[in-house]
Amino acid sequence: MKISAQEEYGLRCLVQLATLDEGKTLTLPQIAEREGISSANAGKLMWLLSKEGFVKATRGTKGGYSLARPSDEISLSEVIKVLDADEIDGHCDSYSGVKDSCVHTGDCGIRPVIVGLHEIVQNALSNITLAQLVGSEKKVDERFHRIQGLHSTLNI
Amino acid sequence: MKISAQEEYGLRCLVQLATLDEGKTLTLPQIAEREGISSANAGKLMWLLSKEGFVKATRGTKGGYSLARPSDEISLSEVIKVLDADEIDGHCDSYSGVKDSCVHTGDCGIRPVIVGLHEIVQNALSNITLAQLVGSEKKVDERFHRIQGLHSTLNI
DNA sequence: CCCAATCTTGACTAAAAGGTAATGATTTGA
DNA sequence: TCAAATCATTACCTTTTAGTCAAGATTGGG
Repeated sequence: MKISAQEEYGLRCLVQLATLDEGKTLTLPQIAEREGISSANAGKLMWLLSKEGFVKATRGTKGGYSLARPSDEISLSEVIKVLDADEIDGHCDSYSGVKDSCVHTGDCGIRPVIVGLHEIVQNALSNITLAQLVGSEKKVDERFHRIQGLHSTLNI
Repeated sequence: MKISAQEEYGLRCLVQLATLDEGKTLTLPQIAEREGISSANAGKLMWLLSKEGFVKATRGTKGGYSLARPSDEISLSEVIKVLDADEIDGHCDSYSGVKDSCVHTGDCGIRPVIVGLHEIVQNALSNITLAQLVGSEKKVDERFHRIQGLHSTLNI
């Protein structure tokens, strides 16, 4: 249960675009520089994000990338979903061991936990937008904890 | 953000042991059979879980595996932690791109979200024990949602 | 004591994820 | 028109994760 490289770097690249003023863009080398990754890797990530409609790309001199929508209208749950090909529906097909289908198909004691956990994570992420990740760590941390009410969600 | 094969199968094997009566054990072929995985794979998982103190192994005829502690004293957060080598502390070292250290070291707008998400997941898992995963899907689902304080989403 | 059942362990192979490189397509501006 | 800057796409390589295999060690029973 951990964040994949694609999720981490993809999200970070989007946050860079979220810091831009209206009309400004960043090129692949600029994004790569700011996130400490290679241009090739940034290119792959932006290609995916462009394909999925999160960023707008313009080619040629003066080209670059910008967000396709306002940063305060893009939730992290949407982003994570496409960056990780996150499909809870296909879960049981992915973990069928050496069999063609999972032995627990029909009645499974684990599934509620897997599905429930996924809900909890998606729910938390759906309350955060890219815009809220722009700023100092201290500020973002305060926002996150206020939004999640983390200290009050301890077992009911 | 998804569960790894080792987490999934490891957890499932433990649940099998949790169904056993006091003093009973399961052999590798029996565990493998019940979870639809190979004996070799079950062997690797049980070796890890044994090393980490979750299960007791006895060799020789009449040997097999059993839980090292009562199933209602083993929380999923502990289990997941060892099955996935889950270390949030090392996160920033793992995602430093092509650099030696992450470019955001010192002040990072993403870290609060990563750390917070990890807390949320661990918190949810720490409230569930192996014992609570034994039973029908319907029962387990009810337990999970009662514990987490969410509305049931299972359509039965 | 010896054999069969069982776990243990490390090396090996296979599959998936992560990342790179090279080539092609589009745009701008001299 | 042409060259430079930029994104797009696909093929390839590397690393990590997943899974298998075979030889070894331990235990219990005859």
